[in-house]
Amino acid sequence: MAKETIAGLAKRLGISKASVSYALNGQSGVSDLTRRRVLDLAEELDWYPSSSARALSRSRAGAVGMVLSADPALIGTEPYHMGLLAGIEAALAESDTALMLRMVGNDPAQEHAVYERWAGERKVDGVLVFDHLLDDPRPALLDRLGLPFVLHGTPETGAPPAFSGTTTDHDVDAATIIDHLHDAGHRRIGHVSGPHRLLHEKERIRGVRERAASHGMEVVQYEANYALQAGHDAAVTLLRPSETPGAPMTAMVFGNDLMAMGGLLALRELGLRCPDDVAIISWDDSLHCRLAFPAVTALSRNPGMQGRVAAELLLDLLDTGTIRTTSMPPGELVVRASTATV
Amino acid sequence: MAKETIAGLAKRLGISKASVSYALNGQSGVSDLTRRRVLDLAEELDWYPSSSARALSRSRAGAVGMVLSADPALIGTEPYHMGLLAGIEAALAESDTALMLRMVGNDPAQEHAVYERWAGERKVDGVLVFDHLLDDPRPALLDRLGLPFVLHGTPETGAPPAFSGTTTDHDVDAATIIDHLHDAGHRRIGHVSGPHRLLHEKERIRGVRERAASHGMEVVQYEANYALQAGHDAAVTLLRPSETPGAPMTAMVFGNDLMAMGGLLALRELGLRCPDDVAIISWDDSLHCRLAFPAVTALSRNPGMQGRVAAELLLDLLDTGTIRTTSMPPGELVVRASTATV
DNA sequence: CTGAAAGCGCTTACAG
DNA sequence: CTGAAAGCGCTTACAG
Repeated sequence: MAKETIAGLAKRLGISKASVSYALNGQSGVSDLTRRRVLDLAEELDWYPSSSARALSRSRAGAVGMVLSADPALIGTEPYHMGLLAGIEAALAESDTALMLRMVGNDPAQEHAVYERWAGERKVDGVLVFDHLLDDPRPALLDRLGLPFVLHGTPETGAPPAFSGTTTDHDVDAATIIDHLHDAGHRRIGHVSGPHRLLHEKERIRGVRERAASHGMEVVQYEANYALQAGHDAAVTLLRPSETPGAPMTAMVFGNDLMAMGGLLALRELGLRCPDDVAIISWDDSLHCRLAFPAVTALSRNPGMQGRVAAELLLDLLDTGTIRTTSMPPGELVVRASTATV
Repeated sequence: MAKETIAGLAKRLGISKASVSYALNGQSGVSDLTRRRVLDLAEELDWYPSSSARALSRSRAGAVGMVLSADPALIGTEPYHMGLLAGIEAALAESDTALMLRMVGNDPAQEHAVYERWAGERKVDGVLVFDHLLDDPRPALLDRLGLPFVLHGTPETGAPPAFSGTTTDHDVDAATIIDHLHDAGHRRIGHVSGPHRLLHEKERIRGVRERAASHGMEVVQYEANYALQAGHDAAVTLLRPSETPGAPMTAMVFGNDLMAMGGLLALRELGLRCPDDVAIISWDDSLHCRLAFPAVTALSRNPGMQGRVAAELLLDLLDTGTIRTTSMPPGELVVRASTATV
């Protein structure tokens, strides 16, 4: 059986290609009867219009892109990004939009190169971008390329947004975490963040510092990179007695689940008990936190929902050109054994 | 700046579109000088040929598809599939082939519908398919749709293969696991497998049974579904004294890492110690196994490499039409505390 | 080695 | 409401 085309259907039905096209796309210009006959025949033949022909004539790829940049060895260990991906995919599937996925290393140049390529080839109609950086070059790059985008995790400014994105109130999340530790009696804590070039880490750090100060708590900041090993090393460094003159540190906040796991391993090595000697809390929840021993208290941020919202912003931008910003609900603290009061 | 096209480049250079096309695609039919001028101009303008125009005229989408079917709630918790995905993506990127990703629930009909759609729209040139089922309907479906595919994890038959795929010798893997447990002194063990409708589980079960028999060991089989809870329930069931008349079961083999984690949780609830009372071993390695307490002995199968090989088989099939089968190297046992001899 | 032309399979003004 | 025709931006025989 040769591949059917719209011309073939038209011939079979004795009508023009235009009528078939109008009927398929739900546009006016065909009688109800004709439309029915077209749809019935397409159904019967299991026929769908060619996506590339459609893309070419519509100047629309029908796909959006997402590049996941991470250490290749770590890919798949980051539950937060996988949750995002699942949410994004679900929203896109509902709108018949395909998802083009690329994974690159941590080098920003690779990510930029993918955008240039996609824009040049008109392979995708828009992209989803993650983790707003300080002086992030990507918005300007994407504007220059004419590639619509949504930036997941962008700062809330008073002004009307320059591009679409999702925002999170990190002060609220920081308060949730710090208040919980304060209530449990902690007065001197460590905060192991992700890289400071990430805007949201800057905001979290400020939120933690200010909330802690309001309680009269002391915070030691430590910059790390979200890897398990980094969390481990941070804990070893911060908990070495020589590093903490004065009162001992009794709790540690980790910027993600993997670092929290690393911190937990470090405690074991150091012969410290959790939560008795040091309590641990993670800024991301995941199965790792649930399965750890002791299970780790974590801020649950619902990545699936966040991905869905980001995807919907992008679809809306592509359909209507509307630039807007949606704020994410605050995270919910899942209290587990790692911060139990003794 | 209006979007450049191949006609624009031709005009600027005072040559025909055909020459530009030949030059870009590395085909003969242009002088070296002309080719250079074309490539230089494209580079200077940051210009790439339109993927949809190319797809239409070549009748090739330049993309392959992959549908991940899993419980939406579990997506992202399955490290094995994420590792596969990373390996696949790496191989495809090297061949300038895009990856179209879809996630659907566990209902096979949804997966089939995606294939029908992709084939009808000629949206992808081929697909990667996972987990060969008993009486798997997918090979016949894909053949009917004319959609080339590679089936990752297909049985090794003596005959020339009917389709491309990767094979694994589950007998060897089973022997690795069983020998390890035998060496550690276990004589009566539980084997918690994934669903029996998966061909590779059938093969693993047979492999375990036969190897254990050769050592005079006793095996109790239990069918589960790869979820954490299922592993938990399996352990509770198998370790309840009433279930194991006679000698107690001293070790359990779990079909994946999540079930092994569930098993570990169950042991804690039952007041049993690991490895002292019951040893645990997982057929997949992952960060979960490494972080568990005690850390769980696991068979490492290198999913990234497997994904890469599967993708290369598909690319080869698309380029040359070669149907072939590659066998995966046996897994390597990573021995950890969960099977330490006391 | 180069150019003019047809073709890939749709969509969409434009006449009727 | 319907049909003939141009156009989307490439690729590829076919002449020269």
